[in-house]
Amino acid sequence: MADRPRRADAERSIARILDAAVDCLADDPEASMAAIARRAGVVRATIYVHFPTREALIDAITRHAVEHVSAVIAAAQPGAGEPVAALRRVVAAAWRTLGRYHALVAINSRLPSEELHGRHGSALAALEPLIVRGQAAGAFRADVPPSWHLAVILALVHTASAEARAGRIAEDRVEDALVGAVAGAVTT
Amino acid sequence: MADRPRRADAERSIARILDAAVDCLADDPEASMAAIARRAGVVRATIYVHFPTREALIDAITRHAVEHVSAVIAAAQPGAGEPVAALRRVVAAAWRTLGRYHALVAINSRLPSEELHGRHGSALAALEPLIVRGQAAGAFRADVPPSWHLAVILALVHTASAEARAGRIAEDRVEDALVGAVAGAVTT
DNA sequence: TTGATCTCAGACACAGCTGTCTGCTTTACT
DNA sequence: AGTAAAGCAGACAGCTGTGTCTGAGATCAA
Repeated sequence: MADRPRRADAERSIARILDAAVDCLADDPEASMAAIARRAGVVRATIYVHFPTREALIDAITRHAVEHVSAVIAAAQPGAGEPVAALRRVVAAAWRTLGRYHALVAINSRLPSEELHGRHGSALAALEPLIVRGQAAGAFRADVPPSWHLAVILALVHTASAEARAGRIAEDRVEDALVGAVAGAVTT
Repeated sequence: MADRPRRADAERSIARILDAAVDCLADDPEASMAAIARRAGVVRATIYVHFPTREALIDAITRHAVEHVSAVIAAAQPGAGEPVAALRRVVAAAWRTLGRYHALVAINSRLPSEELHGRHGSALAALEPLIVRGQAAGAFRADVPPSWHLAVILALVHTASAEARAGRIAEDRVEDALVGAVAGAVTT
């Protein structure tokens, strides 16, 4: 990442490009490099200076997003306290952050499949111990694999993001609705 | 649809094209007309004989799918019996059918937004009375709009489809997992 | 069997996107 | 103030996909 020293304006450009890419791809997973460049206020060639291919760019934002979300999850201490309470706390904490990266899943989910599931896995992996713990404690359904619960949680977060984005649910109700749905879907 | 009388082989071609389109787009929402033609065992030009544009084709399969699913939902009698039991019954009935059309949502969800939500709406509309009924009876959460519950149900069905497709959950466990998750997510 | 309908095979123009390259100007570091 | 790094503008080739068209052959229907 920090290979060689970059000039300040280069650093700035990269940041703007990454930001624009996340925003553009949230609207349309097929957004072109031209569209991304336009939103970043940069010329298309500039993107190619920093990212050799489109794939490399998507790679970079995916990596960045996963790190970000993983950190947020870890900060919410999934290992502390009673499982259901911990789950509610962690989901609530992750919700706003994850919403921003909503589209990345759509992009990546149509890749060689497992290769990318591994990446999001690294974010979900931060959550898995909590799921296992909850199943062992009898708080979460144990007749399904942990991956099922993780998929359900991810799907519900995305649903919350989409519904809020579409204005079909009040902003101040989303977190409650999401946390409640997750808790209900996962518990026995 | 049945504008003018078509020859039997034309009817056959159309059916094969629609089938192939659903299958192809399930694998990749961006599947090309060439890919669809190939799977249909038909030459690309033949598709254009029956469907003027790619959009018209997607339109046709979407319409077809929505009708199909709506019929299945209606056949499961969402109006009969206790809300939670009715929901379990309806979701179980719709699950296999809906799974096949999994990808159509992905395609359509990136359209002018509300225009398409209206289409799936027509399938979900068959479900809405049940949701409202359950909320009034105190069985379902009433602090969120019915559209929230509908979105959650749709998302969970898609999750089930994806997890089953990826082999992360046993085929004979999916229905149970889905129905349980839906019931838990929606009830108070 | 005959005529209308349909499919096939293959070409075509057109558009959009990707990735590369050029020369020129602006901006940051020391 | 001078040098190196970065951005801009605009062009380019190559590929892929869409939609159209043709002419020849196969298939259905009356």
